[in-house]
Amino acid sequence: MGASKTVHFTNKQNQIAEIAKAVGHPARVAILEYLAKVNACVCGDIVNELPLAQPTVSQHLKALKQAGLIKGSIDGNAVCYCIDEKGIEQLQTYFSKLSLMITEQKNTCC
Amino acid sequence: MGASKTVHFTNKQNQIAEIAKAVGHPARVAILEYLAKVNACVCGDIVNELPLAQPTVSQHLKALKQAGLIKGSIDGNAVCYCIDEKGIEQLQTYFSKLSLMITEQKNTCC
DNA sequence: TTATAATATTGCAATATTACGATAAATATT
DNA sequence: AATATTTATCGTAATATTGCAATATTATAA
Repeated sequence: MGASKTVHFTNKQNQIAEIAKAVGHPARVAILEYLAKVNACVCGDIVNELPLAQPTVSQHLKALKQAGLIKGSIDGNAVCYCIDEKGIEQLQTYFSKLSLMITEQKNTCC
Repeated sequence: MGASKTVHFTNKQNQIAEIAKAVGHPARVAILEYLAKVNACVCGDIVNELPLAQPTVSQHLKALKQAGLIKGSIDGNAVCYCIDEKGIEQLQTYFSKLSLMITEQKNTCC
């Protein structure tokens, strides 16, 4: 088939997968890092920061936005982007829970 | 093209993207959750836990293993799987750093 | 109004992923 | 040895992603 069978999984599982998937590309990781580094809203210069064509960057920004990892606001004919902490927090909380569940583990077989 | 241009990004960026990508599918999220829940090495019954065919599950397990998120060890004619905490830790550390970088932020534009 | 600039969308080619039936490989059981 | 059980791999079809040129859109500037 090729299509992932999201129907069979919980909303939470699909949600986490969706956010993680958005992080699952080096260009989008680079965008997140850049936005975190400049520590501010950034208008316009994200395209110049990446070794990719403008439409490609625009696509990646869209993906990050849809996943709730970045926010964008229009400023004249430019668009300002910054990190949406909620998305990062969701992943952090999720992995913390997962981590907690396994810390007491004393598995010797693996 | 379709191929992601990993060459242009740092090793760290590619590494994080690779791990996140592995989490980027609900079936693999479900596998991680199951392994965390049972809190032990699990032999064999992962296939029964998922609404997917055995070869598909095997493929997902391989993806998680390659990303360093789970470990597997042979036990007779079965294989035992459990979470590899290193993978989870890497993501946690990374997002914590990212989170730290942006907590002082007082952006009002987004 | 007519450029100019910044970003988004469309269309398309190349590649990757997902899913599964069929089959292989390896060990366990009879 | 023959059979059953468990997991992995192969082959393949359906779908998704990635990347970019061309173009559209929107707002500013001249």
